[in-house]
Amino acid sequence: MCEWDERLSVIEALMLETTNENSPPTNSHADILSAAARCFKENGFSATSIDDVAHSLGATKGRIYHHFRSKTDLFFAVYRRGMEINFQATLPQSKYEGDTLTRLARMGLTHAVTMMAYQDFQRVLLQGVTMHQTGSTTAAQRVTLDELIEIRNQYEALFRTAIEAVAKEQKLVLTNPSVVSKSFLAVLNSSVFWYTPRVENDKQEQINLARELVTFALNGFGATLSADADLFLGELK
Amino acid sequence: MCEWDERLSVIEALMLETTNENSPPTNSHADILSAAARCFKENGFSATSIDDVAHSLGATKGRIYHHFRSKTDLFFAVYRRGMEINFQATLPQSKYEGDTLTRLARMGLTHAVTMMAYQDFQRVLLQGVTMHQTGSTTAAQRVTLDELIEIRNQYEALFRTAIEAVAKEQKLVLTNPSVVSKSFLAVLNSSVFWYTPRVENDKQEQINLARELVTFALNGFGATLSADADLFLGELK
DNA sequence: TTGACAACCTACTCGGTAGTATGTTTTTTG
DNA sequence: CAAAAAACATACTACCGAGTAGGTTGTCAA
Repeated sequence: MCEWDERLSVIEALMLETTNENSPPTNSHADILSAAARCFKENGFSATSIDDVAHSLGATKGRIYHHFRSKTDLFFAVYRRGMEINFQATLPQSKYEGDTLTRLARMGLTHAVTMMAYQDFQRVLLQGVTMHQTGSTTAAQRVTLDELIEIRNQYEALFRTAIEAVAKEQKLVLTNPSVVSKSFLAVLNSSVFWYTPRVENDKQEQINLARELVTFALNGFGATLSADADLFLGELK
Repeated sequence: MCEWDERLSVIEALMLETTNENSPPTNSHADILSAAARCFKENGFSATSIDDVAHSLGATKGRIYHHFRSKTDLFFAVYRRGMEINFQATLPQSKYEGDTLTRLARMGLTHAVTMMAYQDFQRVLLQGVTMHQTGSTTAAQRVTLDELIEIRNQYEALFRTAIEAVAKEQKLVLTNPSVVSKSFLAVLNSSVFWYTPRVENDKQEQINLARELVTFALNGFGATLSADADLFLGELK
């Protein structure tokens, strides 16, 4: 039994993960998450067996069930980790103190690059969304899933807020802010469906694509990529 | 055994489906497809059992295995049907003889509405795409799946062609036409992730949403919804 | 040195499910 | 109307995979 439940806000949990060094409940835990993410990405949740995950680690079931109560719990943990990755990347940009347009662009660029750099986890996030729309196991787990989706909604709200700030500043009329932010993220997220890295982690290619996606997404509601935002591309390494 | 393989082009197969009345190999066949689409949508491919589908029809396995060789075959048939629906809706608009912008807008609006009206099948199409990115059963079935994805690519090409025609006519520079068309469709397709009809088949609501999505998608690469295209909204019933 | 506990592995159970083999009923056809 | 074929249903098999129970190995603290 190694459960270290904490009922923190998303952001607090994130910061704890980032800064604190008490975090690793052994890194075997993290290894399992990565392996599981890879398996779930490749075969989907229900087509992935615990034995698959164990085998990809050169281990057996026992190792996994020692850390996670059930297959569903493992999936949720991967989902949570995926959201942590996203928050960790984007949250700092959402606090950028400058014009609203640059702030949004920085968020979008960061998010888009993260999408491509952590495909395994991002695909799991997608599966979580569709799983939420459907019937997903027991009532107890449904509560957990609702909580996870709520985290995702908070993440999306980050973008919606930033978009509305831009719209206000630039006097743009958003007939339907909800649809606009959904569309905005749909564009940035679309890479999971068609992007696979040519070589192992081609950072520059990802940055170029991110720029094009963000340009499209900004144009979508009448904004354009600022020069400042373009400078930010250099910072993305 | 009732297989009526025909190696026709997508369009020919579609037209045959549309116009010809020899089509129904009994409509029990179509009933199974609908039920399967509903089940696959609700639980995903591998979490759906053949018994589930049969039960939702008030029947048993026998009925399904009489029409389909395997569960995978059934899935592929649903996928194919989904693509037929899309082609049947959009293909006529792609032949619209008018300015290129209105043509693209008509295609987009039709596609967006179809997405919302046939959610079951559209979700299966999504699953097919992700299934294609991963390992999907035997080599024999992989051939079939490749073929199905090829049909999907043809469908996307319809939009890409229309987009490039607009760009050419309006002297817009598309830095990366492929990414633009991917983004364009990503916006129109996004509704599967968040739209569920309030009341049974609220046509007007779907039309309104479609209009907003198409507006966003057009703006994405520098175009705008034409007045002619807006008139077309009336034709969508 | 010895307990105690974490971190696994092994070997099992057992429910669910794809697929099949074989009936039974209805429809079509000659 | 008879025979054949289509359109199902029933009753299996065989296997896979989630979860468990209990054993084994290492580590660390007193």
